[in-house]
Amino acid sequence: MAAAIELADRDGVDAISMRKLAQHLGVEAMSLYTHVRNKSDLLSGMTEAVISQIPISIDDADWKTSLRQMALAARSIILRHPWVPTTVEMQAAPGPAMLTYANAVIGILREGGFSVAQAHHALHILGSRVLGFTRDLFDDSGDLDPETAAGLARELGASHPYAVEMALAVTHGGALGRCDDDAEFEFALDFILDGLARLQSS
Amino acid sequence: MAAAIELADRDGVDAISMRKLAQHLGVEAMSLYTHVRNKSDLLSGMTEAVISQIPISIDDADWKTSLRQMALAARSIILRHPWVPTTVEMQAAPGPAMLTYANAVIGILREGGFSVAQAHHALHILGSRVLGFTRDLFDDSGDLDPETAAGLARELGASHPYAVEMALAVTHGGALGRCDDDAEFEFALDFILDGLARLQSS
DNA sequence: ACCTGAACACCGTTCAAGT
DNA sequence: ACCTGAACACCGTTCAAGT
Repeated sequence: MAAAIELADRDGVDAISMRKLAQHLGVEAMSLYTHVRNKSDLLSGMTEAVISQIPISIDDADWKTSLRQMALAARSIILRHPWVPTTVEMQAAPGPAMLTYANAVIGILREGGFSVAQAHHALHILGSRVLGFTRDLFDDSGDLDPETAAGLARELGASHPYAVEMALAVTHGGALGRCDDDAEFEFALDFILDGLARLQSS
Repeated sequence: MAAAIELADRDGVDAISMRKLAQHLGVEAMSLYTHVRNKSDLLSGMTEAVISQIPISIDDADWKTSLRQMALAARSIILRHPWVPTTVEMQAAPGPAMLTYANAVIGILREGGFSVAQAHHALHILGSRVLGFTRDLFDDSGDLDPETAAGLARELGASHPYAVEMALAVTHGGALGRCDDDAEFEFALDFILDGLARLQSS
C-alpha cells in the first residue's frame, strides 16, 4: 500500500498499473492479487490510507475554528498526494476512513448548534472543500513567459476581453499578485464558514 | 462527435474506446484517426460540443439573476450528459467553448460592478458550480431498502452516530424528505450568490 | 482525403501450477 | 498463505497499404 502511494506521488495515478506496481516491489504482477481483490480495491486502499491521516480535531473550539482547522489540515495532507481527489471521486462507496471523517464534520456542526437539516445543507455547500480540495475549472496559476502571454492576449482580447483581463491581472502581477492558491483556498473557505454562521443564526 | 456523445450518454465514458466507437459507427477503429488526433482529442471534442450548448445569458438582468440563470441552464444540460464533469477535469487546457463560457461569467461579474480581484475570488468560490455541477463527497440520495438500512444503522450507530443520524433523516423521509438534488443545488447556489453580493458591497 | 489490416506495446484478470 | 507463468480479452496508436 505504502509502495503504491509512493509510486502515485512520483508518477501520477495514471501510471499505476498492477504490472508497474509489482515491478516497483520486485515481484510479479499476479502476486498482488493475494493482497488485494482487484485494482479498484487497490485504489480505495490507497485513498483510505491517506484520508485516515487527516487529524480529526478534538479540542473543544467552536465549530467554525474546528472546521477550519480540519479543512486546512486535510488540504495540507492532500497537497502531498495530488491524486487523491481523483481516486476519491472514483470510489462508489466511502470506506471506513472516509465515513469517520464525514462523521467528524457532521458532529462538529451538530454540536455547534446546527440542526440536521442545516448540517445537511452545510455539507452540500462545503462539498469537497471540507476535504481540502477544490477542482478548479482551470489552473490560473499559470506561468506563461511574457511574450506568449502577450500573443495570447492579442489573439483572444477581442473575443474574450474579460477572461484576458483577469488572466493578465493574475499571472504577471498587475493589480493582483500572481494567484496564490493557498490564500485563495482560505478565502473561499472563510467565505463559506461565515455564510454558514449567518445561515445558522437566521 | 455526436455518435460519441450518444454512446457516452448510454454506456458511460469509461465504455468509450476507439474500437467500440468505431463499431458503433460501423467502421474500423483506425478510421477515427482521420478525424481526431487521438483519444484525448476525441474527449475534448465531446466536452466542447456539450459546453457550447450552454446558453450565455444576454438579457440585461442584474448579475445575480444572470449568473443564476446560467448555472441552472448549465446544470440542466450537464445532467443529460453526466460524464461531462469527468472529461472537463481531464482536460489540461480549456477549449474555445470553455473559454467563451468563462469569459461570459467573468463579464457578468465585471459589468455587475465586481472588481477584477473580486471577480477572481468569486470564480474560485463558485468553482465548478457555475458549470452546474458539484462533485458530492458521496451520494446521499440513496435508496436502501428499510431492513438493510436498519442493519447499517445498528452496525455503524455506535461508531458514527452523526453520520447515521443524517443518513436516516435524509433517506427515508424523517424530518427532511428524501434528499432532493435539484433543491440542494439551488440552495447552495443561492447561498453563494448571496454571499457574493455581501462581498461586493463590503 | 478517407478507410483498412496487421502489428506493437501495453492493460486487468483467470486459472492451473508451484512452494 | 504466498508467488509464478502462460493465457485471454481487451486497450491506444503506428505504419504501410489500399481507394
